[in-house]
Amino acid sequence: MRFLYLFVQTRRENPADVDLPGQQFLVRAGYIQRLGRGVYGLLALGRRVEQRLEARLSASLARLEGAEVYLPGEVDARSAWLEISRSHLRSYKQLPALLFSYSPYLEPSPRRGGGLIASATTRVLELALLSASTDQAAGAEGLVAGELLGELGSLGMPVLGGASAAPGVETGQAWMFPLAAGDDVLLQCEECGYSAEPAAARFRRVQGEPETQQALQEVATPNCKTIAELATFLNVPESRTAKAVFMTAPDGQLVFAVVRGDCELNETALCRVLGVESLRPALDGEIRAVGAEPGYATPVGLKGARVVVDSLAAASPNLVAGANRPGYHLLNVNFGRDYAAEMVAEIAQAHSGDACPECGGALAETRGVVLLRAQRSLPGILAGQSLLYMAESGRTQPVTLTRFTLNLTRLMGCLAERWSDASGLRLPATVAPFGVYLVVLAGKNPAVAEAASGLLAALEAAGISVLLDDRVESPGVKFNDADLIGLPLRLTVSERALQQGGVEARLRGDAESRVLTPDEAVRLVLDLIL
RNA sequence: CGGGGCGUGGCUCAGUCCGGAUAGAGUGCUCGGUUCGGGUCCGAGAGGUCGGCGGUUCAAAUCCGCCCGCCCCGACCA
Repeated sequence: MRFLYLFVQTRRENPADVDLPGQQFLVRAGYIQRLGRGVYGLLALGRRVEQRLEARLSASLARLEGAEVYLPGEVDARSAWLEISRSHLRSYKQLPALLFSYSPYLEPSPRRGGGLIASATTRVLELALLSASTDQAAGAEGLVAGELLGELGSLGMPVLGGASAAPGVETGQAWMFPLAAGDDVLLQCEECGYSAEPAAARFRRVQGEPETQQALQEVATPNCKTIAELATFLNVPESRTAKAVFMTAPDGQLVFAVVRGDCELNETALCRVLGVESLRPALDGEIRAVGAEPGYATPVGLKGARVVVDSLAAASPNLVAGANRPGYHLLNVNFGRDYAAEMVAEIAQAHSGDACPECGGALAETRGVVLLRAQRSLPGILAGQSLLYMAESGRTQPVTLTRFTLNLTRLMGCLAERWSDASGLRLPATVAPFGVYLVVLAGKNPAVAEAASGLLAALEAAGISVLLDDRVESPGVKFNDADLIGLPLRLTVSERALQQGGVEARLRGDAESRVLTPDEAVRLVLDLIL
């Protein structure tokens, strides 16, 4: 393809609205263009990269007998997988089954300056793995993850793995490209390697000194509706208070979660222990309906709500809690003596610095971009959706669904961050938009133009995609654009090269170039792409 | 939701505080010449309702009000 028709104006200056170096190169080289807040269009170069990524992934999934379908972006992917499965899954003979789709996906919270890494509009590889049993699922999940991680590996993308959690998910894994500017987080233990996303992370509760339980006592605490206000007013640390969080389950049941005042509720964990698919913050009216007072709530004497207490709050003696009366709190509230709970569970949010649940070491936060996620749905939820198949025994059995999502847009963004240098991009040959950047320095010498068109024909005959730069520009402009766009190989046809016996070849990122015959040049490209 | 900043040729930005005549630079684009291996040089040219509406004024990119758009920060955190 001729540079002229690529319809790209490379930029000398960085765009004002992108911060990350790789994303700036994507814009400057004409791979992508910002079209709105967090919205990026792919130009010809970017689209070619996306197509090549998809082709590679599809080839990987074909090895696993994956069937490509299409899920429009308007539908919820999980519901769509369930619908399709319900309609077409009949027999155990079909299992394990692998379906996938390249679908548009809207990210909920785009961030400024992040280019593709934070774009709102993304394209994801959605993958559904249906298995006959958890054993079968575990094996098949390993194969699918292996293929997809293998692709990331072949693109030179390092990833960190960790546990992932979401409502309705039994087990999950996330794989993150480490990047300081990323929006995703893994909490990792340097001692033992424990690694999890915050929503999935557990931590070891460290208890204070044992104390004798003091007598319950009501105190006036005017205008203390938040933990911070309360702790300041009573001059106690926040860890000496109990925080009450009210959530409403899908069935309308009110859930009263109690965590220590210095902790936060992990909603995903609460969903998990309750076995519900979602929770929403309760309305004040719903809270009052069970006899609690927003801002001054206490589990003491409460009826009509499901009470779940974090294990740390349950083990902490003499906490300050609400009195269920505006302007009053209770001192010395003790779990067991003063109130009971439906269950004591780990429902507090883990943070950097908390103790590792496995070995007690400190958890540290690593930022990055999650590229791949695997999530196995809770069997109970699938059974509730009557997603069943006929087993070999002749009985109906619930199916196990594992979803994988690989965000292609994020992946392209991360590739640009991973594969760029001071002068531009240098994407792996397997996904670069063209195989060769062919520079023609014709000048007034017709022999050069002739040699160039001969080389172009030879390359294309060999199935090599070529970006032909035959613009009337000075050499420096062309070389700089070649570096910026960063195709794996630059071939230069010029008077000088012809005198030296052929064309000049230079690998992107190499300082040295060499002169080859046209045949050798074609062979070099073929080697490079393989 | 609150506070702050920004909006000027395609792009990156001056100019606004302190109002003044055809509104600027670089880059990009077009044309002519020049150069011909790392963003050549010279000249000519096209291209802007200065985000929008209204107000003050002899005169508004500039001051005032409202609106729109973009950005940053803070925001309940129960």
